[in-house]
Amino acid sequence: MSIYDTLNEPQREAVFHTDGPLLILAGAGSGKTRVLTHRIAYLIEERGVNPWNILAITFTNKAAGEMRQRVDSLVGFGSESIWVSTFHSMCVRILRRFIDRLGYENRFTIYDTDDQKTLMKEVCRKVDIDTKQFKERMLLSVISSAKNELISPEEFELNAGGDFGQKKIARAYREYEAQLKANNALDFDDLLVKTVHLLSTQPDVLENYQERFRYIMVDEYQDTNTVQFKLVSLLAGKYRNLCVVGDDDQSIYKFRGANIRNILDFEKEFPDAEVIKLEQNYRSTENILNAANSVIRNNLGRKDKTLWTDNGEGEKISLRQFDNGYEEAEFIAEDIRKGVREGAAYNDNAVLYRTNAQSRLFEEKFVAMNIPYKIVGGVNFYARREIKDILAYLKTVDNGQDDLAVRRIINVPKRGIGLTTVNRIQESADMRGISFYEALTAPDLIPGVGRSASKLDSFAALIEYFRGQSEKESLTDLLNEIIEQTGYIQSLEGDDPEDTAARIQNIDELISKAAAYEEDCEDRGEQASLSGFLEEVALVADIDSLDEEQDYVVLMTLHSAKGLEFPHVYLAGMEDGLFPSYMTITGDDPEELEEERRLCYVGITRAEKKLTLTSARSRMIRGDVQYNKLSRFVKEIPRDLLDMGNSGRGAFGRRRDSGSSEFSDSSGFSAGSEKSAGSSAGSLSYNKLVSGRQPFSALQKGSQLRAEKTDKLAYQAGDRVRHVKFGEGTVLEIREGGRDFEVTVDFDNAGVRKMFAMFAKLVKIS
DNA sequence: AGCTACGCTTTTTTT
DNA sequence: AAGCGTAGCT
Repeated sequence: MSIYDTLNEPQREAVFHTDGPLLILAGAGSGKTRVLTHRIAYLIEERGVNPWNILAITFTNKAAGEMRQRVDSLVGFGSESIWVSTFHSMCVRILRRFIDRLGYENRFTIYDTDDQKTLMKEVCRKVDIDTKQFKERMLLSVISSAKNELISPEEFELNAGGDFGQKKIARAYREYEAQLKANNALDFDDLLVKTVHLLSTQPDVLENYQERFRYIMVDEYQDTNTVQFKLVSLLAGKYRNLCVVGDDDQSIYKFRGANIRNILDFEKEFPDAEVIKLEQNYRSTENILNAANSVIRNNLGRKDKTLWTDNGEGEKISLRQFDNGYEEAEFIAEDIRKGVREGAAYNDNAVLYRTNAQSRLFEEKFVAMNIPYKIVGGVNFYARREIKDILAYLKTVDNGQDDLAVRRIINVPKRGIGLTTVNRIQESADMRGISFYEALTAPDLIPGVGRSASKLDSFAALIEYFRGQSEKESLTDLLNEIIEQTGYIQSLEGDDPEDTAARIQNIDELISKAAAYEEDCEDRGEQASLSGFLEEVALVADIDSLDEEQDYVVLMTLHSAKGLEFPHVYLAGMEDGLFPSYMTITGDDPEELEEERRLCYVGITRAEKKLTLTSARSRMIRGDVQYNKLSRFVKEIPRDLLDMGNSGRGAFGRRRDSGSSEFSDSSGFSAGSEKSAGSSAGSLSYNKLVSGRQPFSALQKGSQLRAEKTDKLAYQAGDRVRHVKFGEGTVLEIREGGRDFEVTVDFDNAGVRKMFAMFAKLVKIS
């Protein structure tokens, strides 16, 4: 009896095939993570491979953490010396050590999308590009694609030939690279490109890593791009023990350079590669799987796979259509609440959508109905203004070379240093070939600053003071001091009192993240450093913060949902024009529609037990109302797999009456519309939406649902209670919340959980 | 010289 | 619905 007995035949084959190239085609839910973790365990335990020699590359930090944990519990020791990381963090680690060989300083900074855009704006000014004609975003995306294909600015210029536009872009590309270098900064793509560059020009470095990584595994291989492929090929070039896992049906990142060909070309690059297919799905019911299969079948040019399960038929897939997005959100919120009442946990549910903008309606409804939720994605935490401001201070203190960071904060909070002065400093810095910060420390040498000189002096003094402090005190102390000394909070209050509270909260969160980082370093016996923290912060994805232990409904885009699973999945906004998106329908590239279809496939296969599809006939998009038909993807699902609600007609036909009976709790919505321009109570009618726009703020502020709160509970702290799903437990605490009692219960089998009394339906026992 | 109010474009997805 | 750039104001 061994841990490998629990695997099925192909899984075991994949685990035992340790030497030489291996391609695992793993369908959704076919247990690929199990295979990878068992494979690592097998390498260590049975083949005596030193954990030190194993590299596993995952898509997100979260996945990396989970994999390490699971290997840990299988092997029990040594897993900490396995390299489990994302492509990007692996590259950062390598570059921190060796990038000086490429003429960069090892303490480079990493630019996020925002920084890139700011820099590109600069570039366009410099090389005289009209940003009306060539949008920064467009330039950046062209450059990004070039980088992903390992095309240098020089090559790009050659390829441009006589094409005026292309030549202009080439010019921008070259200047952009020069500026990055001048700022000692790398963008996301550079992390990969520079690493490949490093490995292909420095034989000793390559040798070093080839020796170290004798066994390499790559997860989500279908989403790798050309640079990543090159990188992996280089690393595995010597021992050729490369195992990649992927599913061509789940390739959804073409827009950022992912190349399905990497899967197909794998057998070309490694002709002796073994190919193993995992086709048994352990996650979903038959109905869900059949729906997924019948959708994906419409794609041409895919590797043939037949996913099957013996999980049983399961429930039908629910399809519900609504007149507008508000009703859709209301239904989902009500449905989740109903499920929780019947014993489900909030975190059994996930709401998935195509675009981040859709999250708002759900958020409002969930707040109003007191449903705990977590939105993944949207504006990245680290992209928020206040966070970027504070981080810019840290960057400036750490390394004055990052001109963008310095320019960002030189007048935040306001110090009376305006644009003209900033431009003069920059000009002078450019002329003298020094950094912005360096220039501003000697204002007398800059022509024209005259009166601002004293302000610059005091700004430089402030930064120097922080630098002194950063030597002496901890990161968190430094953060607090920066906030204190600059009066940042006060300036927020002056700016927009409306969301000051939220911003302060974010800053507090940043401080606790810094504290966590320091603790982490201490645990590992490393020295906590400012640059270490900045680096960690630069590479976190939103999904990394998702915590399965917490009981909340998760809301996110379909892209973010890849790799996750939930008992009950809601796919919202199943409308042509939204999903598949308008661009792909009208565009003439059938490949793009296929990518959307794969996205749909990913969404469907996230569901374990129950799948609910919803759509709205009209929807507010960027200010005005749009009318959409039911998504073509829904029509690709056989009708006998669908349950279309008690209104029989509807789903495929014309629209139903507005409102719906089974969830006619006219709650939040009517409260909101009463406040709006004289609309009648009750659910918003179809016509109403057409004639006027829905006053968003009124809805938000006026629609707080008054849930009937019981004034007394039948139990108190210390009592034994029973929950439908979690079983028996002891009440730890009862807190009087705004709308309901918040009860904390220590369940014998389900651990400590916080819940609202109204939904928990706890029964006192004994 | 710096700040503020108004009008104009915009994202589909992200490490 | 919100962020950015421009022009006009202090």
